[in-house]
Amino acid sequence: MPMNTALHDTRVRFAPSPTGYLHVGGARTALFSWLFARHTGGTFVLRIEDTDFERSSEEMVNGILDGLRWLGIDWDEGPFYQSQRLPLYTATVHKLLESGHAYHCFCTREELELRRATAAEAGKTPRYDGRCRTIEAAEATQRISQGETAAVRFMVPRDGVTAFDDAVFGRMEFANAELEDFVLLRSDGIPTYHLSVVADDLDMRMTHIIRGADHLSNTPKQVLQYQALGAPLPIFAHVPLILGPDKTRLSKRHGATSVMSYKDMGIVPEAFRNFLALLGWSPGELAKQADGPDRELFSTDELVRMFSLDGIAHSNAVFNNDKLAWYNTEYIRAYDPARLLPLIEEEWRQANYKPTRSRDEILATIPLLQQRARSLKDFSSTFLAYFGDKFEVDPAALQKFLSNPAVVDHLAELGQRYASLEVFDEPRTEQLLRDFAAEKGVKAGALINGARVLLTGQSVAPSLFTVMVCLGQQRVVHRLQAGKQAIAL
RNA sequence: GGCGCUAUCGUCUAGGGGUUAGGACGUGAGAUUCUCAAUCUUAAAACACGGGUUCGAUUCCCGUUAGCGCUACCA
Repeated sequence: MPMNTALHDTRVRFAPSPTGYLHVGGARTALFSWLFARHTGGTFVLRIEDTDFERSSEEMVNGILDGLRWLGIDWDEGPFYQSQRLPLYTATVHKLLESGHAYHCFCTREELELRRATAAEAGKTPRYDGRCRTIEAAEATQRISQGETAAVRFMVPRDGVTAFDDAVFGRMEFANAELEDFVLLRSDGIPTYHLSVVADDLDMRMTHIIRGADHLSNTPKQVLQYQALGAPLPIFAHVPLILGPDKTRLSKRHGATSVMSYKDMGIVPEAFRNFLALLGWSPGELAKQADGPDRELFSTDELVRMFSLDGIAHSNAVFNNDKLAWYNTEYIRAYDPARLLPLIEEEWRQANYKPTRSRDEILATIPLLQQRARSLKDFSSTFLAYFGDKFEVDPAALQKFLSNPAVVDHLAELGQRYASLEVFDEPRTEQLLRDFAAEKGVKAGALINGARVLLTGQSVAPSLFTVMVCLGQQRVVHRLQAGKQAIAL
């Protein structure tokens, strides 16, 4: 029976294992959990599941925390570390031992492995046979006191079914006969996941367990423990997995899977969050607009307001980089320049670049560039000509628009004319160029395209005369005139 | 192998016993001409298959197929 909690009393957690960085699947689980907690006005807890000492590390924990912070996911309690809560798990095991729901198992890893292999060869399902069940508690205690090591296993009923209601998949039933007597406590006294997750979720009074669907088949093992402990069940909500383009589970093979690598690619956090939120979840009718297309762009507040467990999809979703890129352009373009600037500055720090223009000039320049930026990376690469005088010229652009020496000469001369222009604004710079083109008998477009390359280093840019005004008279004159030597080199 | 989950355009999805099956990304075509990676217009593109139930199934049920997950003293 699910707990009967008022919605505002919800307690949910994100419980990553620090055996790797924060990957996109984990990030989405965290997002959904966080969205649910915020939507219900409940509590969001962060718990680090570091009971696999071999593979866990402090560094990974920090990476995960950084990833969450970058995404704007904050937590109300924690981070708690399972490695520091060992007494809770042994206490839980003792309860289970005492109530006869668990027993000591003296089988060694080698023995188990051998039996598994034999069973597999015989075409049988490899499953622990429960042979240590019959060892009396007194005998077990004695053997342990004599120095034998033992693991503790849960005693799964031989028959019957274990059932629970999943908030996304509905009623789930598993035959107990399919389950083996799984290990709760390893022979070194360290709990397995199955034990620590139940002990902690109980101790931390979790009301909803939102996690990846890869845990669906494990859930009956946990339900059995809740029942053995006489505890009410939390509500489980399993979230389908994220797949790569080849429809296999997303992994390193598919390229970037770490959340922070998306930051490094110049993705802005809001874009990533919006994208992730709509991967495997849909606001359904809430996205409908009376006229026009369904909405796809949502602020965090809107996401929080609309989020619900029953909008979660039942099937796996393929991670779509193109759509992410689209979100990124939409968000970059919608930013207030003052809010975008710190992100750009961070990008410059990473690239070890220092702009030479003033903050005000830069702020005035950003709106021109936002429309065309695909990532924050553009601001530290193709857009550099707008922020200082050190920039590279795209060879393809050079080839396309400046391969004719006459054009280069004209542009140098045009630079001189601009030097003596009294009022350097858009209409006047354009008028001057068009008059000049007519005078020389060349097409204005040829000069415009050439000038664009000289001024910005690119063949693609905002309207040329807007760029000129943005750059300022001095720079325009200088770059147009410098073209001749630069190209000759 | 066993158990479980899933199946709507290439991808993310809406929908739901009677619909021209809606939107988004991407793709194609056109427009604009000062470039396009911007903008506008426009096109193509889906209910996996087979049985039921029903007057009628893409929708409900069963099966098949396919994909994914679990099947550790990992989490």
